[in-house]
Amino acid sequence: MSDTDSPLKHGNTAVAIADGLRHAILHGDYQPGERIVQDQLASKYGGSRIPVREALRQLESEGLVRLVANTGAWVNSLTMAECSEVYQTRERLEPLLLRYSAETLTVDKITELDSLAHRMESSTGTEEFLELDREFHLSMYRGASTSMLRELVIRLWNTTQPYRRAYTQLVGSDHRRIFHAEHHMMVTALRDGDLDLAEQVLSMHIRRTRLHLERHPELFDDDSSR
Amino acid sequence: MSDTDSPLKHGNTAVAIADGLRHAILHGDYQPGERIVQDQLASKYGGSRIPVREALRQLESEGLVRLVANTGAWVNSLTMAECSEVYQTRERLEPLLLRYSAETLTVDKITELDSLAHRMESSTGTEEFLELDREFHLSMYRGASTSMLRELVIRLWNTTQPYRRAYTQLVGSDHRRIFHAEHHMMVTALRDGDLDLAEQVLSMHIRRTRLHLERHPELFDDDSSR
DNA sequence: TTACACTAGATTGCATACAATGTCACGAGA
DNA sequence: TCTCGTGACATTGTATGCAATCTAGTGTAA
Repeated sequence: MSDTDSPLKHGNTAVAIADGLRHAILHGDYQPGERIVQDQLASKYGGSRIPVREALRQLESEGLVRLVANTGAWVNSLTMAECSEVYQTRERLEPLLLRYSAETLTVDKITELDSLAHRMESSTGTEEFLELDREFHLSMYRGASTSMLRELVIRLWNTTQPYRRAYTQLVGSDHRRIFHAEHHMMVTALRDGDLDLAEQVLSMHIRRTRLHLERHPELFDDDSSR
Repeated sequence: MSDTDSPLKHGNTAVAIADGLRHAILHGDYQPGERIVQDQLASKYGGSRIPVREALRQLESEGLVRLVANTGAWVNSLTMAECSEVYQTRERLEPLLLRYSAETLTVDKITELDSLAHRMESSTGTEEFLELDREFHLSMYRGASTSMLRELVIRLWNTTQPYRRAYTQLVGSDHRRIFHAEHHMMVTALRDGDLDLAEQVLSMHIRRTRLHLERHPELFDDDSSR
């Protein structure tokens, strides 16, 4: 959306469409299960359907879009079991990624994390909360010299984003309090240089969120609808 | 695999090309770093470049191909650090996947695993060894009712396949002996229903292989070549 | 009413053609 | 010799047009 609408050099249309559509899906402009029509996307981006189709293939591989031959494309939706699976995967991977990035976390960066955690506590709207939560986690990982793991974790965040949004809107203040406490515990552990503790808290944090999500099957697709 | 060479109905060209190219890369028909020309692939599959481009986008997302706009496509190659990263990721994910699939591992399936482990011990050629090793692991996971995790693990196997091939050709018999012993330990743990032990052995097994790979930097791309 | 065939319209899949870009060899000038 | 254009060629990027397929609606018969 808010693209700078750059000159868009020859050879970047498919990437631009993929980026734009990904952003739109994550922002909630499309709902899970919503149909995506190639022609509409093409005219939206002022191109033909060729780069649109390439972008859709890419987003399919990322798990954001579901393609059916000769039939169409839909924003992917998850069952509760699938969402739970993503969270269990995150439980195992994010601590590893944190380990990769920890050595690059300077005092300044940890202070920024602390500031994010505090801003999140005083945040009001759902979108602001989601944005700050994502930024808190991803900025922890930003220094990691990994080539694939960070991108992989971001994909896991992306595919579950709509459910995090729906869940955030109905979560009570008790859970929120623990949620914030865990963030502060991670900051403290990182400040103390206690990486093992930071890993454990991070894993618990994701696990607890998963267990709460699993109490809300109404947020998810029914298994039978496939 | 074993394509039935079906009539290739309208709407499946891109998928067929992606499958074929993936298989060719994994089989070693292309080397890491080798150039992929769209026109050549198109005529090989009897189509135009349009579905070829879609297939390349997909394989790029899978980490098998590297695309540069206006310039071309190459079979992706890994540095040692990147390969090591994939193995560390597998160390964390495969035990989880095994946990998912363990409850579907019947006595019959465990016997098949045992048979695979024995056939691997008496295997001679590199390709046979690679094939059996892959089949041993993936058949452990086959019963998992996961929607994403198994595909993810397969991607991790795929991106590192050429390096496993190169490594296999120069590994000594000592390491091979431990390698087989670990496989047998996993079979035994599964037979005993000791899932915790099976997870631990699996994690160690991957870890040990990683540490051995890291002793052979000559197998990998130089960092500077990017 | 229900099940089924059939048609019209919408949408996707892909081959062709041309435009944009990159590559590489060659030659001129320093 | 080295550096920097310069042009021809190879290759990639995408708009267009048409074929294949699916969907929804209608009508017919059981």
